[in-house]
Amino acid sequence: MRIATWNVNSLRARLGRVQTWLDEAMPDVLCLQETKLSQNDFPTESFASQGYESIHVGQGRWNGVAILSKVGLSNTERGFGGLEDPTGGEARIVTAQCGPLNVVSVYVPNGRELGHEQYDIKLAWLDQLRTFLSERFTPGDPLIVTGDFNIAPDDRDVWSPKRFAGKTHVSQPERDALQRIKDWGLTDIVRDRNDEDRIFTFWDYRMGAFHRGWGMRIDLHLVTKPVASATRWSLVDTYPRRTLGRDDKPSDHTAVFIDIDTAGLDAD
DNA sequence: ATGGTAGCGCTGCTA
Repeated sequence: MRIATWNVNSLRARLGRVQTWLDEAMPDVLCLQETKLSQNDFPTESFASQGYESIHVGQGRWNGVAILSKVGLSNTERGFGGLEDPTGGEARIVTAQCGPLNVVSVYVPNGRELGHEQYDIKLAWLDQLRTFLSERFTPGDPLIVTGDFNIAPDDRDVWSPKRFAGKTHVSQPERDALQRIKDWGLTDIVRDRNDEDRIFTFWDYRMGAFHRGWGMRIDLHLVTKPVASATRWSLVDTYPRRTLGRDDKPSDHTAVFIDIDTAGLDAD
């Protein structure tokens, strides 16, 4: 079973590219972030024609997350449920059961700047994510929490730690909040299976950052132990970004996927 | 990196 995550930076702008990529990469589950679509504008039928059921939480202009699945879609939940949402209801988390796997697609708040009100909201949101996970799942469940975390877990995960000193995405409180989520029982599986530096998933559109290698690894697959044991292979798919020019309108993020052996997994 | 791009949508915000 292949599970992918991709911050597409507007599904309206990227729909054709996503559809093409689905046919090429053939994920069983795709988690999307930054659809930038309202709830009703999500192209449910067009994904259905490619064999995917879907669940979307959208608010229009910003944010928006979704889960697409070829292997069933049940127990869906939009947002934090009954828990207080530090963002006041932004479309940043959606949950579903896909075949033998529980899936959570997240788009963590950016934070803007250290000390900014949005930075505190980011930290609170991460703690609420941990609470949400602990209320619904156990570390023994087959669970993947995936998406754009807007945190580079380690200095290896930014192109220049020196230049990021004092910035968001690398600050200790953000990394600590991510670590608390991992300490509940999740592994950053792509890092676990790839020890090299610079396996980046995001490059700013500006200043030719992609071609200069100015990237970050902020799109993560966090998996419980049963899923980690079942993971056979992972890939940060830079192929579209390498082969597309500016006129082809690539996303500023790449897709990241893992293949797992589902024998022995049982979401219930 | 301190804003040179992109997206949304029509003015400036967000990333």
